[in-house]
Amino acid sequence: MLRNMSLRHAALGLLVEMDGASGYDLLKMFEITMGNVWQATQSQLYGELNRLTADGFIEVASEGPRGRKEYRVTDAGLGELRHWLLEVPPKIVRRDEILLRLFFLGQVEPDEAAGFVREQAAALDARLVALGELEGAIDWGEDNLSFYGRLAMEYGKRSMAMRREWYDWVLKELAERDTPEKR
Amino acid sequence: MLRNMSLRHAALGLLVEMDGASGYDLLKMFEITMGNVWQATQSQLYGELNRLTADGFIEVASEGPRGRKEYRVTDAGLGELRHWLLEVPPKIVRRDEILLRLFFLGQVEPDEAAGFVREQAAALDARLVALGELEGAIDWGEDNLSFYGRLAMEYGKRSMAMRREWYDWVLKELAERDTPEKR
DNA sequence: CAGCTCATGTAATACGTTACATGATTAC
DNA sequence: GTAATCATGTAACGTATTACATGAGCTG
Repeated sequence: MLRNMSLRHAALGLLVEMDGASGYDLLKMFEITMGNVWQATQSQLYGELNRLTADGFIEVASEGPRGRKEYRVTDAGLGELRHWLLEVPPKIVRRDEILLRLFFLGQVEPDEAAGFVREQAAALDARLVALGELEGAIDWGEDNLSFYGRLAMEYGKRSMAMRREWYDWVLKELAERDTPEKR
Repeated sequence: MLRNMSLRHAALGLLVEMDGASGYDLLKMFEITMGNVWQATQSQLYGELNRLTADGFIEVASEGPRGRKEYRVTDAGLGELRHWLLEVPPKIVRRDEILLRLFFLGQVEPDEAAGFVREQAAALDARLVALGELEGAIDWGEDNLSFYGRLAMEYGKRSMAMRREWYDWVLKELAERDTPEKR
């Protein structure tokens, strides 16, 4: 059976880039750097760290105050990360709740459908602002994570801009359908 | 506890648009119409149909050959669909395995990193072709599913085109980083 | 009558979310 | 000394994937 385990490798990769960290540190880093690319909950992460330890991909380098465990990636872990990066084909999962709803908008009144799209556009605008703030808040260095993080950030901006334009195009199409020229 | 249950509503919505169908029909329709928006496996779908029946949102209208069950959406089901469409805020889940890997490309050699991006670009080209074929294979009518399906298709095309351009931009950035002008 | 498609289902496992639980340390 | 933050963990449940199982009906 083929397991994918992206979360596992996300944790492994971040630990490498951070040069070791605790679960708590890792969780915060997750939210800041890749909240827009891969989400993880606290309970998921702590569980995965224990499994990674059991599998020998990371180890507890030292223990701090409040039961804090500072993890460090092992050589086996580095190998596993490299293997995953280059040899495991990424699995493309397409799931978009907004597009899913779009399919069924014929079930509501035309003005309700347009309202739905306008709401999503407004929500997107808010997220665009948040992304801009995030970009300003990060202090971009010369390290790998900053370099590649910036590339991912660019993707996010382009993606949102594209989607914003598409919403406007959809609204235009909806309007045209409700007011056909052939009257 | 808040449950989201998109698959449930995807099935419900498709059943409405199809004006009733069997699980088998539904599965095929799922693949054709929304394979790019929401994926569902056979076992998931059959299970959900039974749960929808138990909850009174759909009912077995008639039984055919080989144990075939023709489902039909009830009034309660229609109400549930409408409710979900307009009153349950869509949950945005961002998970992109390719972008995730991008974050860690600093762990491999520059040429391996560029190779990875080029591979993804090539895979995307193939999917773009497949999407074009799908578009040609569908016979677009005047019904709601065709209308909204066409809007979703347009999103898919724009999204892929955007991503394709971004890949090229990334490759340019990678090349620049490896050959900095300041020598 | 053999092979394909139609048709539905279950079991095992993996992955993800929410809620609960607990306690140490630090800052004021 | 009390409130906020640091820090880790478990339990219950929901959602998704893979594999297995079974058989009826149609097509040549």
